Amino acid sequence: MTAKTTTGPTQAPAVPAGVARLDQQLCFALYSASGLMTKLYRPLLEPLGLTYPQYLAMLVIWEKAPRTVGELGEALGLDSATLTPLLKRIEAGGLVTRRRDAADERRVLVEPTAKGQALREQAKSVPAALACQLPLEPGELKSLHGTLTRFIGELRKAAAASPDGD
Amino acid sequence: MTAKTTTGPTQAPAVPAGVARLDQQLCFALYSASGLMTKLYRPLLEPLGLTYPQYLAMLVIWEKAPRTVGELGEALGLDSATLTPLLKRIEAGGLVTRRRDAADERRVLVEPTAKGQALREQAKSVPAALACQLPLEPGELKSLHGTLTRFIGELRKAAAASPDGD
DNA sequence: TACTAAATAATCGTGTACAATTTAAATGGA
DNA sequence: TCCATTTAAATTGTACACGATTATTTAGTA
Repeated sequence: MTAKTTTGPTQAPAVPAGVARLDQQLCFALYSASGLMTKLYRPLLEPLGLTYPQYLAMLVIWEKAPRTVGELGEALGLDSATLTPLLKRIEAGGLVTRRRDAADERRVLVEPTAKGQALREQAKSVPAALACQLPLEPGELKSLHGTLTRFIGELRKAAAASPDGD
Repeated sequence: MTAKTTTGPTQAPAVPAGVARLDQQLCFALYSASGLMTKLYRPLLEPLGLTYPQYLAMLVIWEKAPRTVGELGEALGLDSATLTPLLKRIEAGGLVTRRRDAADERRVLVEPTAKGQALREQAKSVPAALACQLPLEPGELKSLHGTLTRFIGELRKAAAASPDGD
């Protein structure tokens, strides 16, 4: 059903050939898988008082702090319009502090509080708990992850190359 | 607290071992890849006046109509809280109609208008245009898609089995 | 020094997402 | 027939997500 010319004189079939079926689209597969994974995380993160994007932000902050908003955005692929309110929420929850960098007043430094550090201990059990629920073989997960990582690298290059459709 | 006792006499390494590094997480890879793909679609969909979720909804509607809100939600993995406003927006754009099913007044039937059908022709070029920008070999894409599809099927089962953490 | 350009967050407006609740309609008994 | 139960959408409240703009600060340069 691929090599059809569809330029014949007769009425073209009113067709699945033109618009790809939803379930055949890689993009939709990524979209669905991402949403389902977020749902799997939810019950694990709820006891910690974190949403999934907040958990990702905390992972980056735990890894190295203080970090600027820009650095967090780089690591997470998010911009300040998304991060600023998210960081304000976890600040309101007492997990991080935000302060202007005295050396460069344009920057805002984000750092975990004692409570934020303590949460790290609880959070350690999350990846293992989640892994138990993943339905693929470890080898397959590894392979999937590897392919995705390469894919993401290429997509980022592509996005950087034509951010504007130039 | 799976294998490591962490009660050893020496200071446990202050470590990447506990909290998985962000770039090693499959879940984050899915999250990033999904976001990047949406960005790739944006410039292709903008001329059509559609966002990416709206495009997905139109794909389902083009495939078979009329469809109820519930059927669309099933196909897309979204619930009425997300779909109702989305459908109202594309209705406001003149692409679909929404009406109560006379046979069962609880249901709402969604159907493309003539304008919505016409848009389908323009939309046909989108998948090919996008495919050109994808950075992996066709074989790899196929394999990635296959793995994801299986993964999604299993995740859905898992989500259905314990929607509640029972 | 004064003045432009670049960098950095924050803000604004629109559009998803989802849990929980509400409203309305259909269904299945007593 | 009447009523409890179930089903289907819509609504409410909170939280992302991003394009575009704005405000502030720093850096660069004549």
